[in-house]
Amino acid sequence: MGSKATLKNIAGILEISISTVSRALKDHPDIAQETKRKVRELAELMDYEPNAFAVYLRTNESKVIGLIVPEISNYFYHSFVSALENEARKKGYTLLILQSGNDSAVEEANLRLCKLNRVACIFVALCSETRDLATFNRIGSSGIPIVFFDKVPEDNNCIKVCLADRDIGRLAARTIVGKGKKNVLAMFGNPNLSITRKRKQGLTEEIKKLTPFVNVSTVTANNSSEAKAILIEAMEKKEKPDTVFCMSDEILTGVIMGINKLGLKMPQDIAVIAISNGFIPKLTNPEITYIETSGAVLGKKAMQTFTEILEKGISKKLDVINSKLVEGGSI
Amino acid sequence: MGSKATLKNIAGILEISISTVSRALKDHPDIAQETKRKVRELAELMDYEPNAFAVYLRTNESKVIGLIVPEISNYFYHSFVSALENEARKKGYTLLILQSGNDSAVEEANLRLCKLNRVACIFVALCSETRDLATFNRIGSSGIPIVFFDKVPEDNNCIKVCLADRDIGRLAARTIVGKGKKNVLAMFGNPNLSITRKRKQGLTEEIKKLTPFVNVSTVTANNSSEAKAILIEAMEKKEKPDTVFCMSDEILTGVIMGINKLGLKMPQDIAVIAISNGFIPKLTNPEITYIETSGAVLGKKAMQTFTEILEKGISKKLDVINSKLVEGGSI
DNA sequence: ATGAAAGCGCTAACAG
DNA sequence: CTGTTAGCGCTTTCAT
Repeated sequence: MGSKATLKNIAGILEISISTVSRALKDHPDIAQETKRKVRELAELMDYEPNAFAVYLRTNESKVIGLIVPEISNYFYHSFVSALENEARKKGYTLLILQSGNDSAVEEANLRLCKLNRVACIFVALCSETRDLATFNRIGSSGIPIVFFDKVPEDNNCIKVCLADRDIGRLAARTIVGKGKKNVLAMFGNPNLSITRKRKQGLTEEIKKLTPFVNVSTVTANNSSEAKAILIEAMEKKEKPDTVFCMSDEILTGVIMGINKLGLKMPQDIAVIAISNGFIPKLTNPEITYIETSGAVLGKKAMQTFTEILEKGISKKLDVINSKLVEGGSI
Repeated sequence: MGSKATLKNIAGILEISISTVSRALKDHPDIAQETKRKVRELAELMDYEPNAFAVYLRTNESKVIGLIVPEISNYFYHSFVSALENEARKKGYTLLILQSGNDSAVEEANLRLCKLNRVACIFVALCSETRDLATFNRIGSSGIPIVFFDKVPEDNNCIKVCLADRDIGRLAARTIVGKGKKNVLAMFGNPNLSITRKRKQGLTEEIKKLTPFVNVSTVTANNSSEAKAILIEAMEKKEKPDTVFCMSDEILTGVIMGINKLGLKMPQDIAVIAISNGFIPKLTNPEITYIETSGAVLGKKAMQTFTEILEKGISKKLDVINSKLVEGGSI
């Protein structure tokens, strides 16, 4: 109670100088043990916490990391965030989490906010619709390092941490062909994203390479309900698919709803294979076979990259994480 | 490029005083149009952004709101966060999102962090294991308002925004009795939380009130896999339940996995009713009947409460949100 | 071993 | 209409 806990106040009460208090609290070797003890005791008593803003203003180094994602309620981002937060906490950083809700305008506002808060670094997973990277470049060149992850730009002149998307597509292809499937409906998200293009390329090219007898038709589903509708429509045709490939959890949820609506059995009526973080696949019967994309691993890697930037000052880098197949009974 | 954009710099280039620049940028009526124009142009050109930390240091008012939740990857919290963020953004606030991972120690560290960052307000959903509210009280009395939501303390001497948990329990009870069920396995989360106690009370008392012929056995499941195990074990007994009640999405996912594992059909083999935000219930066949708890509504309410605190300076308040039944085909 | 003083970037009261 | 000044809380150099 009473006056708030500041160095000045502590100094006033103890009748010593502000700098002595500051140094005592930092365990500076110059300060006498006795003084340190007194200062620390009073600081404790007064519940002293340094004013982060004043510290920043002085040191020009904020301990906040900006994180911009389209949507956090996504198991992939969630595990990414958890991992990143853990690593960040260890190093004394706080996460400023911002969601763009897949709106470029909001994304830009978030970027401004990061700049305004002079964050130490910004981690970004792009919105699907973002095409213009000008703002990112401007901020990047203004001194705040930007690390793109998952949904990264094509441009190689930046720092990226991402999954081996092409390999993931290939792994899916090999699984599908290995199970003797013939007619694949492959659902992808926003075609603007490199992540989409790479997964699609990996899948289609590998299948073509392995065998000429498997037919793949690729479609775009922008969200869960579109995926559901597309599946239902496809299953009503004569030439219906024997397998559905889902490039994300969002699409997978739509597909599950569609399958339930039609009362289909996996894998007899329709086989399913997805790229997922592993939570949704466990909810069906049989469980969905998926290629695991670990947000946790990516998050750790991203923080490592940030550390490297700090230490070595790189401005261009590409880190790639591998994935593995987890078998359920859906294919 | 070159020197960074500060008021001082702009003033230097234009050869006017810092305060004139500051006022021009704020569109202060005292300043000449011509001057304003010049200042604004240069500021634009230099990509000027005020230093948020300096502003805070001066005004003693940070535009950051702290948000502490056990886990954000929870559809309930997610929709809460989204709503809160939207409202906050409108008022120029940023969200500092912190997760406690159901660990009281981390929760306390997060609290400290909020204080360190001198946030304008802290929104908290308690960890299950948190028993000691001393730190909260200390911070609350240090001037930062704390608004508890969802997982709130029993104590009435604080600000709480929560669901009508007892009514939710009663609604579930009426639904179960209405469907003619006789033997209910009711699964609840951490018994320390008032949210758990109230839902349990509402359910059991209402059933007892309605009819003496329905048997309810309540159990505690601390997480998804415990819920799964409990269900499987219960279904192997002679006196097996005809209905499962799940007090949360986490428990519900475990129950779904258990049902799938045993190959049971809803509602014939087992009826299911849950309290949920509505995402998971849509993934099964038939869809799960649930009582909807809207995080979005709660989030909006929470922000309103904060506004009231700012304007009227209340320190004690209870807001309650109602819920409704959404029928799937699981009961 | 301790203190005095400057300054981070900004705002606002006061003075022309 | 514009400038001067003090100060938010802290770190750090330079004296002593």
